[in-house]
Parts: sequence; structure tokens; C-alpha cells
Amino acid sequence: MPTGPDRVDPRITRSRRAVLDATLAELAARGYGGLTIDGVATRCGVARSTIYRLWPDRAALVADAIDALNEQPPPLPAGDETPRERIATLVRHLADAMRSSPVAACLPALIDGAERDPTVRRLHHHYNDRRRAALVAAIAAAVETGDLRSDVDPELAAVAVAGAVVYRRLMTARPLRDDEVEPLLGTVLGW
Amino acid sequence: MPTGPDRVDPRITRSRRAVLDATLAELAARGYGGLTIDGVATRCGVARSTIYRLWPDRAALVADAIDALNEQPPPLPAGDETPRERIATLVRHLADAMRSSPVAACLPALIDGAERDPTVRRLHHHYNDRRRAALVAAIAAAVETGDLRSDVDPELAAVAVAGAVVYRRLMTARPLRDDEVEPLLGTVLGW
Amino acid sequence: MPTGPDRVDPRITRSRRAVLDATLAELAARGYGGLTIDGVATRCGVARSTIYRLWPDRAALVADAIDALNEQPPPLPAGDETPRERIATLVRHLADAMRSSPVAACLPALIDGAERDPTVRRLHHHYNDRRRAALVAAIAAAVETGDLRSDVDPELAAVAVAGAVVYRRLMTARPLRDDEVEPLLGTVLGW
Amino acid sequence: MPTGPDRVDPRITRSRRAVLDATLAELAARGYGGLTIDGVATRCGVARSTIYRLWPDRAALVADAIDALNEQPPPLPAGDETPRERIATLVRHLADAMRSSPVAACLPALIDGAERDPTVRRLHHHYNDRRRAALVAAIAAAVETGDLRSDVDPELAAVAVAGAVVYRRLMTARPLRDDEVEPLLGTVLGW
DNA sequence: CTTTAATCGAGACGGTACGTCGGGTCTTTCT
DNA sequence: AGAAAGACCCGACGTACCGTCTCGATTAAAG
Repeated sequence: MPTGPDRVDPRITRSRRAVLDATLAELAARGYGGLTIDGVATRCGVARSTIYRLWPDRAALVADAIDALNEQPPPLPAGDETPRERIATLVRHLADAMRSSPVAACLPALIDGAERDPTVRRLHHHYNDRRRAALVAAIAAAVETGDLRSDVDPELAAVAVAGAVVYRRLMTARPLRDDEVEPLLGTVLGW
Repeated sequence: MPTGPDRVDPRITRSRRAVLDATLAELAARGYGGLTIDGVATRCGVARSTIYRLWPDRAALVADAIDALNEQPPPLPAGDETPRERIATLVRHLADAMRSSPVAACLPALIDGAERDPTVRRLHHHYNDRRRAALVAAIAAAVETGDLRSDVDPELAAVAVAGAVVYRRLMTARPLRDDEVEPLLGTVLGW
Repeated sequence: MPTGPDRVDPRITRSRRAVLDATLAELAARGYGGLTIDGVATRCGVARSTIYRLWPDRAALVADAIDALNEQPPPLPAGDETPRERIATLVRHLADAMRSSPVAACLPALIDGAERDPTVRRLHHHYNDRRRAALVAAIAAAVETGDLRSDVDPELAAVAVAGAVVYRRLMTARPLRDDEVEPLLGTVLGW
Repeated sequence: MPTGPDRVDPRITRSRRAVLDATLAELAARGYGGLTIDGVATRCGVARSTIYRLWPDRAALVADAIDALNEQPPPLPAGDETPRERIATLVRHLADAMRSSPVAACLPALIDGAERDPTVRRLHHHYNDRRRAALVAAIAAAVETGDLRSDVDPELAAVAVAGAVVYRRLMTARPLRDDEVEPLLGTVLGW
């Protein structure tokens, strides 16, 4: 009987998916330090021993879950008309995410986890860099087309704009609303 | 008739101080969810029972420690010459803090704690609002004196600048260096 | 339909036995009021939580241990020749027990425990009644055969003889020696 | 310079008395292992520090209390007519004591304490020997006068009678009643 | 009387045990 | 052969006291 081409037991795939989802939910609900294998198992109705069979320890599980969280390709708003509109769209998208997406829900846990675990830190920084890149590109394009002053540093500008949105989510009681995006861009980019 | 002496046992003050310091250190080292009364007691060489005599539970201790953390008035650089210089000083100060201060060490824990505990949340937001106020005032003054365009919203501008510094600390591997402050202000405020 | 296998996890039986033994040892060493779950756990190298899983609290554990202590059927010397010899054997056996058996080691703890806890009291009295019954029967038999005066009350005679042995163990510095048994019977039963 | 008449601060005498009484009450209520300085202090309304000032530790306090307990000379029924009547009186007295006196209330505690603490043991045995002596003397007198067989060993007979009374108090649910004293003497001494 | 000195009540402190909860490892049983 | 169940050890929780200790506040004795 030939061994299949790396066939994986469907039960495993099923368990894997359920556990990862539950892990993200627990991460959002209890944070990095509050996450518990037992909590995850209870949430997804799987036995603890199953989790321990599939991941060596808590750290590996969390890392795997974060990976899964970020690999879900965010519905990138593609092919906008002008750089200016594209920037507005991207920031609005980010502001929206900071108010309701799974990533935002896990953000405090991610930040805390990044502080304690090198692997989490690497993932966290990596995915932020990737996400920021689109904004940097749009801003650079705007500089290119003359929509922005040429002395604008695209990287710093992107950090400022994204930073404002993140800051409002993490450091204040009021996340940035959609209608505050335009004033923000007006103030920061001089529009 | 003068108010009574209201003497407080010096042993209490001593214990209180030691425990709060240790709590902040543990918060920085293990995070909000990882903090443990046992850990705090061990770190400062105080008996667990002493901690429970002075605070009803973990939550109260953490809240108190955060309060103590913020009430140490940071050496505000006061009375600068021009608004412009004052802004630069404030931001440089913030960038510096994000690289080395106790507050920055505890920041991930604070963010995580704010997400889980309403009291921590209130404190966290309150102190951030207070700290940001100085920057807002300086920017408003710059608008007043014409150093900044009149269409600049001081609150949003402050959020963008502070947000950039915080973003670099929390979301990337490279906190903002001092020599990046000027380029940041150049880009965001058009200087 | 036969009763199910009713298998009990061998680990449980093992822990149970170890804990009960240690409890008796602690009872002998520290007494009823000095017994400590921590002490028992330490003595038998079992985790405290294991004890709490098997018994609801200290009282239940002690009661169970006392039960176990008494259920080990003492090697009753059975089927002696004459009632007279049987009485002597029984008393010698008791005197011996009062000098060295586990029961004697725990006796002060049992008496103290009986004074504080109704359950212990019930067990203590029950097992004493049971143990005394053999002596009462032998004395009654001796009365029957004319070996003892007919006005001897077997119950009181048994109490006097057993009482003497117990008294010497609990109230004096010198437990009754084997060679004192014959004189005791001579004096009390007129032999 | 002659030392004063060893005056002792009346506050001390007062505290001392109150504490010793409370100690005996606690011994009766909680036993030797359950006795607690705090319990004693609470019971007699004295501060813990006062107790610790007057006695070095728990052991000394207990020993002192036991001493006080036994030094209250029991109202010895003196000068009876015949040895036989005197014996009956003494045993009735003991039976009575085993049902209601402070000594009987503390007896389990004393037995337990004697097992753990050499000092308590010494006191316990000493006072029992003293109390038993009267009975031994009365029995010896009865032998002398021919009221008892000459082969009766007064010491063993006294132990048997006293032992019966003590046994019924400590090992059974029914302490010896007054009307059981005569049958007991009838059976044991052949009356 | 007032001063002086001791006793006293109060309670902070480092500990230890309580009984509870839950975490991660590993064994046993079931399907 | 898995997965589910759950026993095991460990450690933190918050509570209750214990015995040590340091305090001011009282109260007795001496001047």
C-alpha cells in the first residue's frame, strides 16, 4: 500500500484550524500573558492532549496563530486612481481596521507578546513593515507626481500617519473615526 | 486647632515604596498578565502577607503602581524660547523616553492591562492625555505665532507626531532616534 | 448482568495508600491538632492537590486514616484452650499493643480528636467497643465455666482490666509490662 | 541596700491570672495542638504582646497553666470512717471529676500534650501519681484491716479501679455513673 | 501632684498553612 | 492507532493566624 503524497489526516487539519481560531480569540480576550492552553481547548471543544500533540508548547502555538492571523490576505483595495485617493483609502482602511478587525483585537496581545518572545517580536515587526510598505509606496508616488512636497520623507510620513491611527487606538479612549482621516491628512500632509 | 499629626508608620511607607517599585519592575519584565504577587514579593524581599495587608488584590496593586509610575513628574523642560524649539524639545524628550524610561519599559504591559481592566484603562488614557496636552499647547502656540500654517489642527498634529514616536517603539524594531526627530518634524509640520 | 469492571486507576490506589500511611505517621508524631495537610504531603512525597482531589478536607482525611488504622485486623489470637488462658492472652496482647503498636502511637491523637470532632469520636468509641467485646466474651465464658465468681460483671471487669493497661500507658510514665499482666489478673479477678 | 518586698505590679498579677484561666479554657476547648496565643489573648481580652512579655513561648504558658490547674487543691474528702467507705468515696469522687471537673475537660489536651512535650509529660505523670496515692493508701489500709484479700496488690488494684473510670471517660461514649461505682468495686475487689 | 518607668494595646512584619484553581506532563482507557 | 479523560506535580491565589517586633498611650510608683 503506497503511502500517500504526504497526506494529512483530515481530523488533524480540522483540529488545527479550530485550535488556531480559538487561540486568536483567546489572545484577543485574555492577552498574551493570559492565554492558556486550557482556555483554548475549552473554547474549541478539543482535548488539551490534542493541542499538546500538535504544538510543542504555548510559544509555538501562539506564533502559529499569529502567522495565520496575518496570512489571511487583507482585502487590499487595489488600483486606485490618484496617489492622493489611494493614500486616503489606505488610511481609512487602517482606521477601520483599528476599530474592528481581528488584528486590532489582538494588537495589545501582539505588542505584549513581542516584548516577551523573540519569535513573536519578529513576526509582529515583519507584518507591520509589510503593511506599512503600501502606504510608503503611495506617499512616494504622491511625491513623484508632485502631489506632495518633495522634502517629504515617505517613510517618516507613513509612520506619522499610521502612528496617529495606532496611537488613537492604543493610547486614548477614542480610536480614529473615518471622518477624522481627511483632517488628519490635511494637517500632516498639508492638504 | 491644627490638623492632627496623621502619622503613618514609617514601616508602611517603606514597604509600600519597595512593593510599588518591584511591581513596576515585574510589569516591565513579565507584562500585565504575567505579573504575580509572589514574584513581586520575592523581588522586593517583602512577605506576601504584607502586600495583601496594603492592597486588596492584584488589580489594586497594579493600578497603584501605574499611578505611582505616572505621578513621578517627568522633568518637564519648561520655559523654552520659541514654540518651535519647545516642540522639538518635547518630541525629543518623548523619543528619549520611548527608548529608555520606566514608562516605556512598562508600555506593553500598560497597553495590555488597559485592554483587560477598566481601571488601568482609565489611568492609561488619563496620563496619555495629560502628557500629550503639553505638545498640543506648544503646537497651538506655534499656530498662534504663525510658525505653523493656520489650518493645522493642533490636536491631530500632536497625535501624528507622538504617534510616530510610539509607533516606532511598539510596532517596529527601531525606536525613533534623536536625529530622526528633526526630519520627522520637517515632514509632518512642513519645516 | 454482571457489575462492570469498576476499575480504579492504579495511580489512585497508590496515592491513597501512601497518603493514609503518612497521615497516621503525622498523627502519631504531631497529634490531632498539629496535623497538617502540608506535612502529610511532604512526608509521602505527594502533591497537596492530589490529597485535596481525594479528600474534601483535613477532617475527612483524618477520619479515613483512622478507619484504615482500625480496619487492619489485628492478628487476633483465636481458639485458645481455657477461658482463663484466653483472657491472659488477650490482656497480654493489649499490653503489648499499648507499648508498641501504631494504634498506641496514635492513641493520644485519637483521644484528642475524639474530643473535638464528632466523626472521630464515633470511630474511636466504635473500635474500642469492638476490641473490648472479645475480652468481655472471654470473661463471660470464664464465669460460665466457674473459673470466675458468678457475681463478676463481665463488662465492668473487662473495663477494669483494659482500663488498667490503658491508664498505665496514658497517665503514667511506665506502660504495663508483660510480667505485670499475671499479677494484675490475680488482683482484679482474684486468681 | 535591701531589695523591696518583691512588690509586683498589680497589672501583672491581674493579667497573669486572666491569661492562665483563659489558657485552661482554650486547652479544654481546642486541645494542646489547637491552642493558640491569639485565642487565649482574645478570650481574656489581653493583647498578644502582654502574653509574650510574661511567658517566653507557648510551651511555658501551657506548663504554667497546667501547674495552676493542679495546684488548686481538690477538696479532698478527709477522715472517713472505714477503709472500705473511704475507697468508695475516693472512686466516686474520681468518677464525678471525670464527668465534670476542669481537669477532665483538659484531660485529652493533657494526654496529647504529654505525648509531645517533656515538661507537660512530667507534670501530667507527677499529678496523676499524686492523685492515685490516696487510693493506693486506702486500699493498702483495707488489706491491713482484712477488708481485702492479702494477695491484692494495692498499686495494681488502684490502677485497675482508676483505670476503669478513666477508660470509660476517654475510650467510650459513657463515662462511669455514680451508681456504677459500687458494682465496679464489687467486681474488682470482690465485694 | 508631678515625674519616671513599666505595662499595656495596637498593629506591621515575615512566615506557614489553608482550601481553590488552573497549567502542563504523562498515563490509562476507550472507540 | 488515535483521541478523550483525567491523575499527577507544581505554583499562585487570597485568607487566616502565628510569633516577633516596634511603637505611642496608659497607668502605677517614687520623688
